[in-house]
Amino acid sequence: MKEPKESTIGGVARAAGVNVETVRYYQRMGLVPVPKRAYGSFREYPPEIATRVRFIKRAQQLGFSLAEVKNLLALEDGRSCSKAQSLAAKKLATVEARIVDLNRMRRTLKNLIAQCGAGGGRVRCPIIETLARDGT
Amino acid sequence: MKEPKESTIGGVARAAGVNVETVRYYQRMGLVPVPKRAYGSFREYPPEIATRVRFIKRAQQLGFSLAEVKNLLALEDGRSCSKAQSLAAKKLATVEARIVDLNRMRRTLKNLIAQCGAGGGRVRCPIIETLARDGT
DNA sequence: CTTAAACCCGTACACAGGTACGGATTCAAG
DNA sequence: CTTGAATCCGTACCTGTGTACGGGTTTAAG
Repeated sequence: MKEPKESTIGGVARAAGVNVETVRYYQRMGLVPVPKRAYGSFREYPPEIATRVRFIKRAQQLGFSLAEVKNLLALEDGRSCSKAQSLAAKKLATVEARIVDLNRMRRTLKNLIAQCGAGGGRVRCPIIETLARDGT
Repeated sequence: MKEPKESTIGGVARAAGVNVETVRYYQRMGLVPVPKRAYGSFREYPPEIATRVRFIKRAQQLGFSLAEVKNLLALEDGRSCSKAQSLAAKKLATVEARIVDLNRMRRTLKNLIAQCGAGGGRVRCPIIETLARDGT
């Protein structure tokens, strides 16, 4: 058996593309639930857990810390909807700010690449000036 | 004197909104140059250094590690332009991928917020399913 | 039934990115 | 000239995010 079992922690790790230890770490951090284990046997992981781990990695790549991800996950059950809403609104603002920044960086990089191609020689890269403008 | 001096490390830190120790850390990491000190006196920091520190923080917020920032900074002097060009192209690709991801998250958050407002009560937040789709 | 591979669990180690500390020097306000 | 704040420098410590290890248990292939 090459893929031992889907419903084990190893299956979750494989499905989510992370280390088993990482899943266990997320459990310790309270980011993913720890299924009960039937007497003297392995824990059974339902597929949502792999989904959740994938979500965590994805959110991380977008620049969210695990603490923030935890908040994001708290939106999952729509209890206290107004709280969830304001949390989501705050996230939305930071996401949009990041998009703006990344678009600026994107433009800058494109310019740089174009100059490199055109200038034929040494280029004075404008990336720092461009990005350091209006400093947050 | 409330703002002791612009050209000191403290001035740089204030101007860039970071801790003095952070500036010194960046110096150790080779991200920021260390000005020579005139005999038995403080180092004099030209304004570009604050600019550079701001750039570093900005790039970090966009999800770049200090190691990546170092590469980005290496683009500054246009020496070895073709190398800089390919480096910039690689950065451009990751930046664009991040923009795509963030836009997806943005849409998701907007939907969530709208549902919160409309649903009147409990909402089953779709954020996890949406983001965990096509798993990278 | 044997045996390698997974799991379980606790604890230790690792690396990035800072932050804090302490003693010596230097600056600048009074 | 005194004195408090800032700089300088080395070193130690802290947090976040994992990874590795080791000894015991469970599973499943042969």
